[in-house]
Amino acid sequence: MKLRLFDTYTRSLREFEPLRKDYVGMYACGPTVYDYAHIGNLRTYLFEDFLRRTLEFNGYTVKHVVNITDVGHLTSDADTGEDKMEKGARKAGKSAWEIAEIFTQAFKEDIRRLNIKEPTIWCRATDHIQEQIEFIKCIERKGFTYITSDGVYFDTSKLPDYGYLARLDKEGLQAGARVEIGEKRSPTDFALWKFSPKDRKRQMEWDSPWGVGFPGWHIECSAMSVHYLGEFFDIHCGGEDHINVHHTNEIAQTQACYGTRLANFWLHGHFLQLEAEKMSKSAGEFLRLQTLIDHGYDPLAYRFFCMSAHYRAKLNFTWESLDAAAYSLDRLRNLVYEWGEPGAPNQEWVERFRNEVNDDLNMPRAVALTWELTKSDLPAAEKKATILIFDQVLGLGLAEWRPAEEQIPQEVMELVEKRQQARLARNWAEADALRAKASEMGYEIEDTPQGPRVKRKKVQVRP
RNA sequence: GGCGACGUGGCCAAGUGGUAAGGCAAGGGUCUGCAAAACCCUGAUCACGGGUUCAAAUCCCGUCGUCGCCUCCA
Repeated sequence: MKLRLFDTYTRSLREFEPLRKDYVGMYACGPTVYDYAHIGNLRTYLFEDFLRRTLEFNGYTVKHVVNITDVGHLTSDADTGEDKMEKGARKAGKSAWEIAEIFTQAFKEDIRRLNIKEPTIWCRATDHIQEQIEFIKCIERKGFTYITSDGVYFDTSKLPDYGYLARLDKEGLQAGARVEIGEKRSPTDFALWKFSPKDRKRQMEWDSPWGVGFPGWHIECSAMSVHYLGEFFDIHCGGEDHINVHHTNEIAQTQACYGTRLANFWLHGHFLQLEAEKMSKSAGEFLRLQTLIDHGYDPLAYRFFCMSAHYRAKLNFTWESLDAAAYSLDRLRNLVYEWGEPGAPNQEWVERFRNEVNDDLNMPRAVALTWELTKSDLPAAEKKATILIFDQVLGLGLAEWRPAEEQIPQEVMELVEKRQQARLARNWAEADALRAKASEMGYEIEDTPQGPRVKRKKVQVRP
């Protein structure tokens, strides 16, 4: 089956054809680095990783660009409120530049721990101010801007099909508007360049043809994606929350300047739900990947958990379901490890797998097929080689995984030895008491034909 | 208030017209001194009420419930 993807722009499943032979340009909206990423954010980057790996699985070379938003993202999409970076800096007592660096590194570490492939290009908004200014100048030349006392704005009324991506009902928006529009002519108009406040100096500000200030949030993605991928490229993706405002405005900017809708396919990952509610940063406390690790979970258990649902369905996070993912991943790893050295892969199974992932990245079915493979009658070497091919998309690092070689404390080893002696003497009561004691100390003793095996118990301390 | 999505076994979830994938948990079994691990087996008619159809979880209408965007969000 050829790759089919759900394109939000047309609201339909479309067969994927690259614009250039064997090459895919893909832009994924990255983090605003004013705080840590929570596991809901990370779900979206996992979806994008499955997308990229599936494209590569189909033989395409992917140029994957991810931005780092380190300026211009206000605490309100209504073009009011503070810049998130400056606010984060003030809260932390550090400079905005330091904040950006700290959270950029933290984000990259999360990505690495989840086995998400590094983008081909990371690009920071503050490294591309000039490109953004040029882009705004282009929009201005085409007559889509106006200037107010606080910035340069995009005039959405000049674009007849503004909001097509989101199927925005402009009338409805007018009626339901709950925000002050200030000097904006329409609630959907948005800032391209904001002027620095007159009474104080911002940490991040630049000269521009319109005055000292900083770029609006949406312009960075249009400017950088065009810069690295061209005026019309293959795929643009992000979280579902970006459909209404951010991606709608990116398209508006690009249509004004170049007459394109920026990307051929628009893909959106849906939200992780936490106890039936969206996980949000503003709620204060939120779950980070590090939180999961602190509770004894392997980060890849979270990756595996995210494969249990389709990317276009909400996924409900519970500790119980994370446990399920952790246990089953562990079982899968041991199975695959025990298959030994890989032989030649089975092409029929590889094609079945391709059919699943090519059907709009149906990871749940791809995983189900993986379990089916483990139960099949294929020789171990063939299963092993085949599952390692699957793992090019699954990204679980199955080829490298080894059972942990643990240092068992001397005192536990002594218990094991004493228990063996009791067992030889058929003193079962004594043997069971010793096993219980080891268990209290956090170690499990399992008897195998090769003798006793000692493992540390899983640590799981949940909130 | 406007727009949109969803409601499948204990939990997480596939499936969008032809009599319900998978994982975890649970119960039963094989193995074991007993366990553990492993392996085998077992269970849902798809929120509710109508309708369309030879046939519906899958299409239509209504009701209830939950959630998302419109306000920081991936």
